[in-house]
Amino acid sequence: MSSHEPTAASTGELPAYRYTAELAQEIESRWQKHWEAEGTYHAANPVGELADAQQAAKPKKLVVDMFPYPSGKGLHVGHPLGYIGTDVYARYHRMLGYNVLHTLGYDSFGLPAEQHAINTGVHPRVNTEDNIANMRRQLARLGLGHDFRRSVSTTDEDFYKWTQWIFLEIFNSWYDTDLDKARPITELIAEFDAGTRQLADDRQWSSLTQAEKRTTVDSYRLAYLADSPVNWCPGLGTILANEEVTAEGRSDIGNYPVFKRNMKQWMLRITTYADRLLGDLEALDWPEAIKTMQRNWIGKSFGAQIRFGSDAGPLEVFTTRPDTLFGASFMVLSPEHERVAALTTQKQKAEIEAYITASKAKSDKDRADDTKEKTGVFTGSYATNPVNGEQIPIWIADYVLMGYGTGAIVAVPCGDERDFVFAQKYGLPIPAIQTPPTQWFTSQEAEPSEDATTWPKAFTDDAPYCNSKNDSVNLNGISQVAEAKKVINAWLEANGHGEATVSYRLRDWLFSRQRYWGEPFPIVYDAGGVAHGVPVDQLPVVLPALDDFKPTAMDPDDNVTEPIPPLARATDWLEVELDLGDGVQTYTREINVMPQWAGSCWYEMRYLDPTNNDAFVDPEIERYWMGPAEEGASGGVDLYVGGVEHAVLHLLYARFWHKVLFDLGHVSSFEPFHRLFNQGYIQAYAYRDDRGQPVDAQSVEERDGSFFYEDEQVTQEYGKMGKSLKNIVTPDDMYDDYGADTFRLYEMSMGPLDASRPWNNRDVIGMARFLQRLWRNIVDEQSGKAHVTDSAVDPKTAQMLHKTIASVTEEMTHLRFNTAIAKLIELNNVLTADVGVGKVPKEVAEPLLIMLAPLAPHIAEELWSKLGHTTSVTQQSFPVADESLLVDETITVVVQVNGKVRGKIDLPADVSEADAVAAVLELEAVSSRLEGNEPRKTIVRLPKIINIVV
RNA sequence: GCCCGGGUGGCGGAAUUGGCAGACGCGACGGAUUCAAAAUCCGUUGCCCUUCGGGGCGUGAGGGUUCAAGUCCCUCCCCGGGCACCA
Repeated sequence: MSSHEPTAASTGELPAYRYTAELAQEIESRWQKHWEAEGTYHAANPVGELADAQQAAKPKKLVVDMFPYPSGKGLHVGHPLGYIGTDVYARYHRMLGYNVLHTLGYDSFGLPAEQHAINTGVHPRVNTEDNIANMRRQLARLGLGHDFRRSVSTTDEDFYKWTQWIFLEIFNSWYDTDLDKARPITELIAEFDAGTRQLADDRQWSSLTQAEKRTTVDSYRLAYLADSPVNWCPGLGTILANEEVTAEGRSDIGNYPVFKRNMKQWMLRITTYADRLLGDLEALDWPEAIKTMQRNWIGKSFGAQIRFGSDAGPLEVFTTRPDTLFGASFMVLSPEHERVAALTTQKQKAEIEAYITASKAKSDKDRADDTKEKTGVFTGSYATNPVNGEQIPIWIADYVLMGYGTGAIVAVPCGDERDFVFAQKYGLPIPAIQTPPTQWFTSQEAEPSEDATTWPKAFTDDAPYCNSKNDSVNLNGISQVAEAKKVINAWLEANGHGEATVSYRLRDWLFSRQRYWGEPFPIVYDAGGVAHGVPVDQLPVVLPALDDFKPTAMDPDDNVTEPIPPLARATDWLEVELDLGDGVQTYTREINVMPQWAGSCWYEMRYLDPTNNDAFVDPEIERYWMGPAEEGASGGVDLYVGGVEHAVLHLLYARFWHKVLFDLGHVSSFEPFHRLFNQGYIQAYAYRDDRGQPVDAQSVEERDGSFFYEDEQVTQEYGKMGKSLKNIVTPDDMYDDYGADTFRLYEMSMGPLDASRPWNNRDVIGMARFLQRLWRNIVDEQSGKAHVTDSAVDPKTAQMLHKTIASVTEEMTHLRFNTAIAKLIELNNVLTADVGVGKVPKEVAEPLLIMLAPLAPHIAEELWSKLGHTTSVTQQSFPVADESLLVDETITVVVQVNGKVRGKIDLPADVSEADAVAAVLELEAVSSRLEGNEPRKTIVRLPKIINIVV
């Protein structure tokens, strides 16, 4: 299909009022203007500027799309899939009588915008605003039922004022582990002052200096400065969060190398929420796959912290298998472990130092590559195993990471595969402390043996323990890992050797970026370098104008040069006179900016109350839209739709911020997104010529199963839509060729919303034909006037209508728009074939249009008005099926003989089982197979089936 | 390696609790309309055999449970995604 083909209107040979692309476009732009002028899709708040008490008295539905980054490339047909899905859902619920809030904002800060701006030399704001305008234009033509008054961009000063405000709330909070919630830092100070809370160490609060008090308080804050190893990406000129680094040790964006180095950075204490982030997943209606990914990322593991004696003092290790402690044969420290130097003997010194130097030189990628053989060096010292007093050698090895657990492990080679391989390589002992079952040896094709050195690998399952006793604890005879853990943990605690603990994989969130295009921190430093929050009445801290906003240009492989954030060059802005309580002083501003994720941590709440100047959201308005439906419920967005790529990053960060706001009493919901739905992706076919070059996919023709481009045969492949594959189809192409309604219908009919599917231009025509047939059933193509009848609906059609209503309702509720569309087509096909064009009763046409309205709002609105209505079809009540019409008078029972279908029989709906069987036995298809014998068995499942076993 | 999804006509995909496999759409074929084509409309279309009554086979492969399996159980193959020295 191309836009050059003659159409009805252009040739003039077709009826004047045929539903063509031109007519569709005219109808669509007319109604879009009308809806906009009427505020048809405005959602009402209970209070405030957007209040409407009558509307807000209805039940509410908050529907949110993951908001897009406004890309300069424009949209292709894959992008709106989710937006159409939520639009249909929102419109459907509006017709069910809900006060529906649906809009779309823009995540316009961040690296992609800035990279693009750097490449083109255009200021990020100019570029970003152009992109947003273009996206709004493309999306406006879709006819989305959004409340445009509520659309926000994270780069709006009005918006990022509140992002900064929330950061200050986090900065000014600490986590009270007793109450298990965040509290204002002022309350912590008050408790210290009152003496109701003691310091974690032995010092007395009252005897601390002002500076010491401040350092102590800072160590409690949920936002804190840390000089710690970070992911430094010179190619992007910034550091990155763990979540933004790929498994290959490269940047998520741009694929540049990432290096570990120490830098002073803002961190957010997300780890204090690890347990709640994990546990509260239970309260969420999310795809199980996403929950699993979050659980894995949080990585909670139960074990024990155990102290081993050594010449350099006690060494703490974390292990998930304290039950295997009797099998420990060596200990491994991370090369960065603070005790390494003290433990290294003179003899081993050279080797240890060489190893440390070598591992520092290794990139994270090399260190994390588990296909490489593990290496390590003996320190020369020994540790004492608390369970049996045994002296075990202490090694260092770079497979032990400083950032997890304690940076030290106890190695039990018979029960851990890595330890096993390491022990084999370096000839360390492998004592057995469990007797694996014979089947285990058989499945490994090995001889059963109690000598673990002969085992093919480590054994990690349940099995009876052996060689595991001392004078006061005995694991021998226990055969369950869980039970042995309990016993040994109790012993460790009782004897002061350690305690049962929990460890998490989740790290604190590294929150600063050395870039320009992000929210400035509302933080200033005094002459002593102490961080202070900017007073709330001075927010927002506006991003200063810069001529040169680029980060220091970096060689992607240069991991030495110190980065200088662009804001350091904003000399006028950098220093500020403030009175923070002890007189006007000069302060220096923080020059890092927040990461892209900041704005998306709370944007859905700004939709609720976009004009509020006193709060990020009015608590009453938040409670109305997001408050928990009942005691114990999470609250949050009713339906949140977006791609699965945000499974960890955005969704984890947003949950964290929301929980802080909840703890501080700013919101009533403890989760931001109650129901999450991942839409699939649209992919497309691409074609290459014999040189392997992609050719314009839209010009490829199919003949007899082969594909041709300008009469040359080309090969088909399947992949992402993109410039490089020359297979982009844009929404604009669809508007031109068919109109928005056909496009919407096609996207929704392709398959279930959560499945990825191939785009096929060729298939779109099917939905255009459906709308054309529907149009013709209601409108005379010559006159353009409605030609429905006032006659009564015949019983058969009435039943068809009500069955359609019942199933469309069901499908819509479960976001199964593809099957909802199929049902509507079926009904329309019946009207075309059985009732006849021009004879469709109004009584059928009207509910049909109402049901179509969420999916194809423009044509539904046009036909609705042609039927003489003056109110919008989008504000009609969704039809309700008449239960009495759903019941058939006769049932069609499938007749099986030996489980195979041999015929059907129509019987009265109230037929008895005996009569039904009798009737079935009369059937030729059955009697001929019985050959005069009695059936061995009859299974009767009215109204579905009767099975005769011969 | 581990953890999730998934495999149904030529294609996209339908199929409550196990109960007519292939809804709906595309394509293909045949017909109507047309000078002709496009567009539109009608019909046929899982595969194989058929004496045109019908018969056999069929949901990745193999096995099982059941009167009955796309659906439940076991083993395996393939595809997609996530995680991956986490102690």
